[in-house]
Amino acid sequence: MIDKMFKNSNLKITKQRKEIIDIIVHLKDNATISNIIKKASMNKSTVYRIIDILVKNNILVKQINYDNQDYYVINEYHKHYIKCIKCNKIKELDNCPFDNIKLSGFEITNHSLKIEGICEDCKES
Amino acid sequence: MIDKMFKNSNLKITKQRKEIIDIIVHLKDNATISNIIKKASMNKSTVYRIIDILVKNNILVKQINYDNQDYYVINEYHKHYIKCIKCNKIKELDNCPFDNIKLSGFEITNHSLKIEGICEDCKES
DNA sequence: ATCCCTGCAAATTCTTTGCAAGTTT
DNA sequence: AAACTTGCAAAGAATTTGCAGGGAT
Repeated sequence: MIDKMFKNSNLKITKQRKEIIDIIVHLKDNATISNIIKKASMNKSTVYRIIDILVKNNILVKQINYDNQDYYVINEYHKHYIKCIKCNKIKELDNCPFDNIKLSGFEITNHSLKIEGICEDCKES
Repeated sequence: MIDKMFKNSNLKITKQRKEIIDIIVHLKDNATISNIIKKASMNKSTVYRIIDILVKNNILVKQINYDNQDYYVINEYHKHYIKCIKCNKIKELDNCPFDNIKLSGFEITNHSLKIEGICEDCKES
């Protein structure tokens, strides 16, 4: 899995890089930098450096969460959510709005997205 | 304009808050926190506090730029861009992909978005 | 008059850096 | 062996806090 992710970059596969990917996968939607640092068994500066490199190589995507914190997800396996600003309910979208879509002639390779709105229940009341 | 933005919140209209809005409008797509602080004629901590409050009240939206820095835009007047990962060209989208759209029954009120892809010219080569 | 906001200064937390030693290819 | 990575420690930035005074409604 890591081999596949890394094959288009010329990044070396190290114990620390594997660990970071693993941590992010397991943290799911809670992979903020500080949560990652808490779990990682390596030096803090190494964490920063690895995240930096993985983002630059499009292996990770930096997103903004509803609490306005930044968090990281694996580009290939990301999901999206929508949150109701009235009742705060969060719903997972069935499919990514940018899958297999073209915008202005561009074929989309990666994106970061945060959406809020008013859900059906709250609209009625 | 500010009166209108503030009317659904119970925020007071102060000289400093007006200034921050004004700075962000003029910085256009360059309103990172440090650029805002550079221009602002008030205390740094006040800048942080104001931005915080404006984001919580949906007057500002925090977005992620292509350099992976966070920047702030006025929710009501935002635009979107798409960047080609091959030639780095950046194109402005004619319309916001979430204008007048429903997702899973939600009426969208605000969102943050970063998109990258491969442009037509680069696809051919 | 009341409640909310801001300035200031200090503390705290977060992030970056240089270099030597260790790893991966 | 060469090129790239990491740990460590220290420096440098960014962000938060408490409180007293000032401003908006």
